[in-house]
This record gives sequence, structure tokens and C-alpha cells, in this order.
Amino acid sequence: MSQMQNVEKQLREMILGLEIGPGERLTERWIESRFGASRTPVRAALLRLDTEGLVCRDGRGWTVSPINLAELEQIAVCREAVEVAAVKLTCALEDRSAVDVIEAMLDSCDAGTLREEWHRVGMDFHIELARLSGNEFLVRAVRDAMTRLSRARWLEVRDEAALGRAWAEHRAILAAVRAGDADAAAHRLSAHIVGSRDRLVTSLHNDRRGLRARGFAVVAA
Amino acid sequence: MSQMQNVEKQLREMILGLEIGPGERLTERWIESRFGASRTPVRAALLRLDTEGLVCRDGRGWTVSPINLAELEQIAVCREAVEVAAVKLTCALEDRSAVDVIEAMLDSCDAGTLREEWHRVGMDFHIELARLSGNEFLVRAVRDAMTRLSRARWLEVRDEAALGRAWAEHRAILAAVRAGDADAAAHRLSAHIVGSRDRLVTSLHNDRRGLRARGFAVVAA
DNA sequence: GATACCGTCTTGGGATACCAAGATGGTATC
DNA sequence: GATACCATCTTGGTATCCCAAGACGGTATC
Repeated sequence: MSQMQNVEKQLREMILGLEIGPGERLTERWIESRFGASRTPVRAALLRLDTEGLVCRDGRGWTVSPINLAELEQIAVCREAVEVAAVKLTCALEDRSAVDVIEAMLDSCDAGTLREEWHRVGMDFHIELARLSGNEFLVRAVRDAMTRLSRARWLEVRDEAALGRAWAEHRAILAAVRAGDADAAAHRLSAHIVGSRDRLVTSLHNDRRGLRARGFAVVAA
Repeated sequence: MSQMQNVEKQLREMILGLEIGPGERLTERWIESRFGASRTPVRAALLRLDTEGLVCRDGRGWTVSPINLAELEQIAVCREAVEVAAVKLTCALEDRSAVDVIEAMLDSCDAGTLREEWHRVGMDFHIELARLSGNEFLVRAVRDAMTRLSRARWLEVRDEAALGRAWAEHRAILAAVRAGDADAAAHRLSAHIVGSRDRLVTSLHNDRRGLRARGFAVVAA
């Protein structure tokens, strides 16, 4: 693997895993020494992460993108449109047996599962569900949205009750897809996304102070 | 403006304007000498254009992305979902007077207008229409889709009848938005996008031979 | 003590040199 | 004449050097 991909991957993991806090300043020189790469691959990686919305230019210099409440709401609206379109396409397919693979993903999480795993599967559920549609651009849009939501979702994942509710909603969506009931699937998915969004924004709004105390930038707009 | 932005902008214009044909090989050294920049900004620009889908890696090396018929269809499905969601949001707004600005954009094109201008306004119509929703991510998704469709749309723009039909459909969509009729707006927009897609794919399929003769790569999948 | 100015240091932007891997073409051998 | 092999060239990946702009801090002046 090239240094560029290496730096990009590790830096992305550090940002998404909140090892580098939202709003934190980054210098190319620090990344360079941190990963033992030269500035060329570092700059390439930063450009990539910039287009993913994980870092942003801060005048001169780089910043880990803050968590933006308004942005989270807009992303939820966007992914709702895209995911609903995908699931409707999927319901129109002859062979929808691949939902079983997704159901198995959900089954793999139980009381003993690490939070990291719940977090990852919660994202992959939506990505893989979109993939069933066969439309690569819908998948890309969903993946992009989930990436941007990823850091905020660490909070939701701390809440046992929220996880249980989410998993139940996931299963209900899959059941509708399996039955080929596009309207039910679309309606449940839509409600799930809107509900998740509201809980997420509320929870972030409430935790705002605590997050800022930990050095995490959470901005309203 | 930095060299990076300069190279990115000019290279994008050359690709979108078909000055560099789809499928054509690119070398960093050629771009370097062509724009009088060094490889650092050239590489940065290529990375950016890669994420936009305008260039792609070709094993070792770079290629101007071919026009991909299957991809065009998928993009149309994606933008239909996003644009319809945006227009529904817009119809729910109190103040929709900004449609007049968009109508004026349409009015600015007449028999004496250059093809380049029709092409540009045809894209901006959809982007600005999405912008009325106030959701930046919907706008971004639409802009991204229009960029990827841009090169193929040069063909549609050669067809006088297609342009007239498109403009009439644009006006009908605006009328529904102005009236706040979300269902009508959504329905008309959806039909417009699907119709455009079908005409575009058919037209490209028919012109395939001629395009290949001009050195343009048009692939089916 | 406050403020304005100046030097220094940091930082990203750009240019260039070097490297390894793959493409290319020529040559020698059969 | 065909093919296998080798030298060479091209090309992207990387490291490093230089530069200008801006941040920071100290000092001198009022």
C-alpha cells in the first residue's frame, strides 16, 4: 500500500474514532512526523479527507471538521431521499434474498459485542441496504452521508435503549423489503432516519457542554 | 489564485469541454508543461478531479474518465431522488419568490444564444432549483451529478427540438413550484429527468460509432 | 502601562531531485 | 523471420528544499 493510502486510512480512522477531536488544528508537519511519511503523501491524504468533509481548510492551515448540528440535519434529509429511493428500487427486484445477509449482520451484534462493532454495523446496515438496489451512486451517497454522521453517532451508540430501538427498526425495514412491500419499507426507513436524526441532534445539543469540555467543537451552524 | 486551483479549473474546463477526449491518457508531466506548473499542484488537481469522477486511475497513470452509459442511467436515478426531495422541500417554504430568478435564467436563452450558454444554463437550472430548498447537501449532490453528466449533455444540446422540450418542461416545473403544488412539481421534475435520461442514453447509443471515431471512449458498463 | 513596530518562527504552497516499476524497443540467438 | 532477453526510457510515488505569508513575541517609544 502506498504511503498516501496509508496516511489517508490511518488519519481517517483517528478522526472518525475521535482520537483527534472535532475542531482540532492539524499541521502537515505534525502528520508527517506522526506517520513517518513525507509531506507529499500527507498533502494528498488531506486533500482526500477534505472532499470527504473530515478535515477542512481553516484560512491557512487545516482543521478537523467540527461537528455541525445544522449540517447533521441536512445530511439526514439528503440520506432519507437517497435511501428511500434505493429501498424502493430493491423492493421492485425479483431476487431480494440478499436481505438475509444483512439480517445476519444485525444478528452478529449481541450483549457482549463491543461498542465499536455496533457502531460499524449500524453504518454498514444502511450502506449494504442501499447496495441491494444495484445503483452504485446511491451507495456512494449513503456511504458519504454515513461517514459524515459517523463521529456524531458515537454518542447514540452509548445509549443502550437507542441501540435496541434502532435494531428493531432495522429488522422491520428488512421484513418489509423481504415481503417486497415498497411503501412499508420506504415508510419505515424514512421514519427510522428522521427519528435517529432527531434523537441524535437532541442528544448532541444536550451534551454540547460536556463535549466542548473534552475539546470537541460542536457548532450550531 | 493558487496554482493548484488554476490547474484544477483549467483542466476541468478542458475535460468538460471535450478538449481532452473521454478515455484519453493523461500524464502528470504533460499537464505540468501544458499549464506551466510543477507536479505538486498538478497532482493535487488530479486528486480533486478524481473525486469528481472526471479522471480516473488507469492502473499506473491517469485517464480522462470514459463516458459510461450504465453510469449515466444510475446517476439519473440518483439525481431524480435528490432533486425531487429538494423541490418538495421548496414547495413547503413560505417564500418561493426566488423561482423568478431561475425563470429569468431560462429567459436569457433565445435563438441567438450560443450552445455553450444553453448547456450551462441547463445545468444551473437544476442546481439553483435545488438550492431553493436551502439544503446544501442536496445542492452538492445535484451539482456533482450534473458535472458527471455534463460531457454527455453536449450531445443533447445539439438537438434544437430537445432543447425546446427541456425548456418547456423547466418552465412547467417552476410554475408548479411557484403555485406551491409539491406533487405536480415532483411529478413534472421526475418525468423531465427520466425523459432526459432516456433521450440522452438513446442518443449516445446511436452516436456511439461517431464518437469513437472522434476518439471518445463510450463504454456500456 | 499600553501600543506600535519589527524580527523570528511556523506553516502551507510550490519546485525539483531521486527512485522503483513498468513500458518500449532493439538486438541477439535460434 | 520469430522470439526471448536486456538496456533504456517513461511515469507515478516520495522526499526534500526553498519561498512567501502570516502568527507570535519581544522591545522600544509614547
